[in-house]
Amino acid sequence: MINSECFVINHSPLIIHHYKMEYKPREIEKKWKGWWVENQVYKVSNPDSDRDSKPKFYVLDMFPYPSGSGLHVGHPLGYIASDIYARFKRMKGFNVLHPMGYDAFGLPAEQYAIQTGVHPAKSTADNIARYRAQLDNLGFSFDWSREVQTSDPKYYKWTQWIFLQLFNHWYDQKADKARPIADLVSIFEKEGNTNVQAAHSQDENFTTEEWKAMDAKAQSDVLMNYRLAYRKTTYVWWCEELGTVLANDEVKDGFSERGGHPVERKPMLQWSLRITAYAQRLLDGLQTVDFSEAMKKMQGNWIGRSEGALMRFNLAPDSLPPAPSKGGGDGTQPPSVGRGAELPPTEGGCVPSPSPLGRVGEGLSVFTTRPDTIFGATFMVLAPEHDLVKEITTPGQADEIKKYLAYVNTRSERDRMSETKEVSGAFTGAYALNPFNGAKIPIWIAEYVLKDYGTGAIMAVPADDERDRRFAEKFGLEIIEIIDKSMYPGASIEDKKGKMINSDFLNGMEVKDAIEAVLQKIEEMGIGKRQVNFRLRDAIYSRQRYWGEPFPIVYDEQGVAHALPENELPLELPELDDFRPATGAKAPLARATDWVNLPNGWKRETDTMPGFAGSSWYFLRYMDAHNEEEFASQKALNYWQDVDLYVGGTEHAVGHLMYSRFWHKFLYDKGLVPTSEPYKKLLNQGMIQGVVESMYLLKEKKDGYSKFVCAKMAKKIGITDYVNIPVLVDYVVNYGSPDSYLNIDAIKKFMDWRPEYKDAIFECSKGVFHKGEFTPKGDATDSHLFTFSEVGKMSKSKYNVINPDDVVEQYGADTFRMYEMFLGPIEQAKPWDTKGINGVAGFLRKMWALFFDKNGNFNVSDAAPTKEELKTLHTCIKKVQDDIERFSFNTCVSGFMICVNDLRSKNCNKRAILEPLVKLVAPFAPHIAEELWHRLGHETTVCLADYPVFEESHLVEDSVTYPVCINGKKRDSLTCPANASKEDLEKMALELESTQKWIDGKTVRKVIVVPGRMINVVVG
RNA sequence: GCCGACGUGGCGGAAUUGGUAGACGCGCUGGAUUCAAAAUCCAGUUCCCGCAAGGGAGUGAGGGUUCGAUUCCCUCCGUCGGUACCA
Repeated sequence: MINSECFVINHSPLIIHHYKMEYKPREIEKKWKGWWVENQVYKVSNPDSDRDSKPKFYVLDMFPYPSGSGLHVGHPLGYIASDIYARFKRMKGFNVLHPMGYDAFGLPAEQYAIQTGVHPAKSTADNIARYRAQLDNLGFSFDWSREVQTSDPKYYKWTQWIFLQLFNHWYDQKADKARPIADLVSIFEKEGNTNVQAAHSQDENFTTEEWKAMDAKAQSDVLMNYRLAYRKTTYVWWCEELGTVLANDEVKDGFSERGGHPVERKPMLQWSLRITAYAQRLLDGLQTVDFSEAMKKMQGNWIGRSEGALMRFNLAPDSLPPAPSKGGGDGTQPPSVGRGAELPPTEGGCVPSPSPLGRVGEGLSVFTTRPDTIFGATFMVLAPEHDLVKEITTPGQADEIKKYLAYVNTRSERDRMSETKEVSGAFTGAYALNPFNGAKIPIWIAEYVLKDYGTGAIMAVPADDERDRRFAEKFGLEIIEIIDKSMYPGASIEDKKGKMINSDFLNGMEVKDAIEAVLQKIEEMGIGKRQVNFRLRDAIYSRQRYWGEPFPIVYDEQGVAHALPENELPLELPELDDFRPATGAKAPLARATDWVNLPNGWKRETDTMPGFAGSSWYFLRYMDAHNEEEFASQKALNYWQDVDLYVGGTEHAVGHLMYSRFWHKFLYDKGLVPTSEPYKKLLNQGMIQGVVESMYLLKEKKDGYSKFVCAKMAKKIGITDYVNIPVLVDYVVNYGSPDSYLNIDAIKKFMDWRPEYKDAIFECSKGVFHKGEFTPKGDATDSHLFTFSEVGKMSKSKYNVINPDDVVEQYGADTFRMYEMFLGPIEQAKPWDTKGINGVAGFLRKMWALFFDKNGNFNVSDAAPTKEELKTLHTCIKKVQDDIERFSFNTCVSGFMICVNDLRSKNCNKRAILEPLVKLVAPFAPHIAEELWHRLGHETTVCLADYPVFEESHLVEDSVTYPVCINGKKRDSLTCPANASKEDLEKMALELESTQKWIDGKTVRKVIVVPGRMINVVVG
């Protein structure tokens, strides 16, 4: 290579010029990537003193999970955007933190280990190496010296540490913050728990004496009900296939989000995080952050706040079972103390399992958002699993209830979710009493009431609730109209509008007023209280897996959980060679008996933490990634504060984002972080989809051969007889278009790729291909087997994954980066398509060519720029910097194109113009910019050069061209001095020949002149 | 069902506060260069009528506000995303 260059330099001037002039991204990019690393261009320091002048800016990408299939072209979209933004801010004089790392614990590596025996640590390391190479290939400006990996014990030491902090805290609702558990113990010692307002799952009240009388185990059990990280038997989603429990947000429509395996509801003893304690603050915080409306809505819905009332209904005496011999409890719990008719001090929604309000003597409690409709409550409905069901069912109805419960038992979660139209239920025989008028209200049970929400029981108001109405109609229950909506035509049944009727003291009130009135009355009478309910559930935190953070928890002989002392952190994962689940829903760690069983007879927790553990705080670690004393120093935390720009996909809306906001607020309560929200601005990049091409394969073999039929023929015959077989998109001619097809050549490639179809028949309207021979129909010469193309996820299983490395190999990283930005608005989903990439590649070549003369020599002039050239440059500066600030990267690229086209037509090669242009381009195409920058004579990096300063004066024109419109439609234009008065403009516009033509025979009614914009003549 | 986003040429998309609709790029057409092709360069390219000058229509559909609407309001249709017996 070097020799041949010498040769051409000596002997062939023509090729010399070619060599010098040609833009060769491969060479340039390799050179500068190396140079940047050598010179540590992207390394960021934490300032040594407060005097350090640069303001900070933190640009963060969402943590990637390094999957085995590597990056595809969709992944870098957000990274490119954030990289451009980070580079831009650096040049604007900010100290920019722009780190990257890996969410390295996770299920796929473990499943791979089960299949292949390769240790997850090994496969994860391999995948990370591959990711790193792919990322490096794109020229990102990450400070890799701050890299973190969640599976690194130096990192998860602090994940464990934060978990212990959660374990050692409870949520004080009066102070509205987390407090040490020791504070709670001293409160219990002084006054028991009756006055404690906490987020908790403690059913029983106790006094000082009772607390002191408890043994260690009992006290520990009580404290568990208050801890922010707690262990409790609750109904959880169990996934048999994955051998683990999952959190709510990891389950969709009855299937696991990862892998799509069925899940079931099961009561199990699990660790959970009391995120519900923070429900209100998580909701309120949304108003202080710059997230998209859609994102805020999604999180808001997930939290699901509703205001209403908790109301207690007495049971009709005749529906009480005879002589309650059980003494007010079911025998497993102590009798309730000092409660009487009083309601427990629970803030609702924080109780993950059915609430304790299930004993007969206490009546029946319901949560309702419409207490005003009480006079229309003609029946009550309990969830089939409600504790009270077996106690109140009358002998006469016992059979029916039994039958219904049996039916409910046969129904999976999936059934219950899919069939929501069909109502079902059964009558218990018991009645509740309306506290206002003493009316007897029959109590039913039905599937549509969920045990998990509110109290697991509702008062049904068929007149004002769609579901209740359906139920009442089906079972012939009474419907009492209670709201006159006649003055609100178009109001739906559940709108909170109208005047109360048939409602005693509420009659004549507007709904809004009635709600307030009845709430006051309820509180006066002591039969209920205002209550806020949340849909948000506590987060299940245990996973029965190997590849995750071990819990720093040990159990004594009584099963009491003890935190490991801090100096024993990190608790490292033991080595294991069998990663399959142990028997009895036990995690694989249970096999490591030496590790589990401690010399003193205590045992370690064998579950591990979920994926969201490590990713809930990683952005803090980047601020001080190698600190061994703290998760990050206060100094670093106070300097970097929070993430200014967070870029990632919407798929993390309710998982990662909610959990990390929760952890952050907890750390904020502890005074460990300076801000109450971790992310100031969130930018969601849209998914880049792939084209999925498939063929129609006849379900039944024909004469013993598989048979593929052209998509158009298959549709005519009826596609139900066929299955879709995906085809590697590369083989398909015109893939992604309606005219996507396979010719003979493509069919051969397909057969090589899928040998099981080498004897298959391929039929289309042009002919039949079988065993290497094409039998044409008519005079056709080639096959035209239409394939079915659709837009879908880019994934291995669809054979449509495009590796960015391949695109970079062909066009270079700079072109790839700019092209991804040029595809369209960053937030929009779009299918990958290389149709336009040549345009972007051509642009970079044209820009490059500006710096060279006809003979191919680098040639930049020091002549003074013209007014026009300065205008071109400053138009570009303004456009690009404004558009970067509003994350409109696609229009930046077109701004560059306009600028370069313009300079080309002006034959401009002036340093005063080209040098600022190089700086403008640098965030987008850093390699070519660095090359040109150095050719311009600089020795330091363009990445840290000062951003060009926009000057308005260069855009000021002496004259302005106005569009002249007649009745709003442009008919002509008028160029006149920029300082022309409104009157002059009006006069000139009316004098135009074309205007005269249009107003001929009509009257000019009005002339509108918008200075600098347009002129409109209204005629009629 | 509910919530949210979106709907603009053959295609990706632009129009930032209500002010020239279609920037920029792809594709396509014609031309230059070439033995030829690729590459490159130049010109054209919303649709309809017209040789042209010119005219008409036009931002999913229909209506409204306005001198003027892709932009604001109402109704409807379609696509995508979220969510679902949440009391």
